[in-house]
Amino acid sequence: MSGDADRHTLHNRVLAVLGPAIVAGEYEPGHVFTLERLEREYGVSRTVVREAVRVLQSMRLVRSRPRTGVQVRPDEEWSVFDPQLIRWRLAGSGRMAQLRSLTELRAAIEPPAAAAAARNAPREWREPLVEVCERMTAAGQEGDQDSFLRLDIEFHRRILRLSGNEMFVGLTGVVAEVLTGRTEYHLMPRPPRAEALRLHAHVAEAIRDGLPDVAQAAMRSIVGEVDEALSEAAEPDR
Amino acid sequence: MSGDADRHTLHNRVLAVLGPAIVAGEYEPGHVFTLERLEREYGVSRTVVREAVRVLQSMRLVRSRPRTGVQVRPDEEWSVFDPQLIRWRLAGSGRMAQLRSLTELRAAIEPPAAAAAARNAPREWREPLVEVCERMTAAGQEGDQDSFLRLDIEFHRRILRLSGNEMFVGLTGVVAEVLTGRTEYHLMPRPPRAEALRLHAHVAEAIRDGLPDVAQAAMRSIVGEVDEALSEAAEPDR
DNA sequence: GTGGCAAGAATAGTGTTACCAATGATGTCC
DNA sequence: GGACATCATTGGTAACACTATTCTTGCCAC
Repeated sequence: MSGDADRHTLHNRVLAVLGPAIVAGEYEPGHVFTLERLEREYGVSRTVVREAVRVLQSMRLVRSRPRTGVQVRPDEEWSVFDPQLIRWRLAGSGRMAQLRSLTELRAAIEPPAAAAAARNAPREWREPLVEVCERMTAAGQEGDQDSFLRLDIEFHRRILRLSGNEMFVGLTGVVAEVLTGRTEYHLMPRPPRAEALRLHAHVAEAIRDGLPDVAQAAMRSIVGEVDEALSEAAEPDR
Repeated sequence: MSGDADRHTLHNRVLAVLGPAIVAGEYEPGHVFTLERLEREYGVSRTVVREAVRVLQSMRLVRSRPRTGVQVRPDEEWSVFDPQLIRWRLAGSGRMAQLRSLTELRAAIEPPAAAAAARNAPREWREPLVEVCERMTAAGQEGDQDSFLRLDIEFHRRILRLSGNEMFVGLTGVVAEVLTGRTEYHLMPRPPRAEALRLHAHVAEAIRDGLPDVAQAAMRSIVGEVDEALSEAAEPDR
C-alpha cells in the first residue's frame, strides 16, 4: 500500500515505536531525549537512532540541537499532511479526531476536484470512470464489502487524478485511508445507501459529459452526507 | 521562517543541493545513485550521505535497497504536501506550475475554512481578526508593501487557525509561501485592488458575526479572483 | 536446445564501534 | 550585565562486519 516504509530495517522499527508514541502524546511537547538514552532504550547503535531521529525531524515532530538533545515539538508545528504521521494517528487513540478532520478536508477538496475533472479529464478516461462506478454499485448491491471498498477508493482516486492538479492527486492516499478507516470502524452504512450510489453515478456522468457544476454539486452532496454521518457518531474516543 | 531545516549541518547542505536537483527533474525517474558516488561527489562521509538519503526517502523522492542503490521515484509518488518539497519547487523552474496548483488548492480550502471559522472561532479571537484586516487595509492604501504582505499572511493564517481543523491549520505554511511567491514574482496588483480589500473586510466581519455562508461566499470571491489573475499570467515558464 | 529452477557469487545498503570536532546552553568572573 | 570559560550533547569521520537482493551459473527436465 505505502511503498517502502515497511522494509524491516532497524531504524524503521525504531521509528514504528517512537513515532506513534510521540504522536499519541506520550511525551509532553518540550520533552527531551538524548541519543544515548534512545540507543540504550532500543538496544541499537548510534547510527540507527540518528537516522530515525533525522526522519522525525523532517516531519517536524522533533528538533535536535547540540548540548540540548532531541526535543519534542508542540503538535501545531507537525507536518500533519505527512502520510506516515496520518497513519500513526489513525492507528492510535486519536483516530476519531483524525478521521473527522480528514473528512472535513475531503469535503473541501473533492467537490472542486470533481469540477476540475469535468473540465480537464482526457476524453479516453471519462467513460472508464462511469464503468468503475457501475462495478462499485454492483458490488455494493451484492453485499461484497471488500470489492465495494476497493472500487469506492478507485473511484475517488480516479477523480482526483483526472482533476489534473498534483496537490489533489497527492490526497489520494488520504482518501483511501479515510474510506478504509470508516469501513474498519463500522462507520459505513451496510449495505450502502441507494441514494449515495445514485449520487456517485451522477458525479461520474457529469464528469463524462463535461459538466463541472453538476459534478461539483453531486460530489458536495456525497461528502456532506458523510460528514453528517460522522458527526452523529461523534463521541469521546473509546 | 521554517524552523530548523536551515541549521548549517552538513547533511542539510547535501539535502539542499540533492533535493532541488531531483525535484527539478535533473535525474530521470529510475536513476540510481550509490552512496559511494554521493560520498565522493559531495566530499562527505557515509553517515552524512545516509542521513540525507533517509530524509529524501521519507519524502518518497527516492527508494533505497541493497544491491540496487538509491533510486529516484516517479513524481506521482512524491509527498507533494511536504513543506520542504514545496519550497524546493517554488525556488526552481517549476515555480509557476507549483504556484498554480497551490492556488487551486487554496481556492478549495479557504472558503470552507472561513465557514468553519465563523462557526467555531472562540469569541475572543473574532474582533482581533477584524483589526488585523483593518491594519492590512491601511498598509495597502499607504503603499507599504512589506507590511501589507505580512498582514495579509497573518489574516489568512488566523482564519485557518480559527477553523479549528488541524489539517487546515497545516496549510498555513502553504498559504504564506503562495502569497510571498506572488509578491516576489510581481503577480500581485499594486496597489491592492479596493474591491479585494473590501472582500477581506466582509470575510472578517462575517466570521465575527458568526455567518458561515457569508464568510464562505466572500472568501470564494477572494480566491476565485486570484485564480483568474494567475491564469491570465499563464505562460510557459521562463 | 529451451525453459525453469536452485545454488552460490557479487554488490550495495545496513548496522556496529570508536573517536574527535563543533556547537551552543550555562554558569562564572570581573 | 557583558565577556568568557566549561562541558554535555549532537554532528561528522573512519573502518569494518553483516545481510539482503540481484545476477549468474549450471543443472535438470521436457
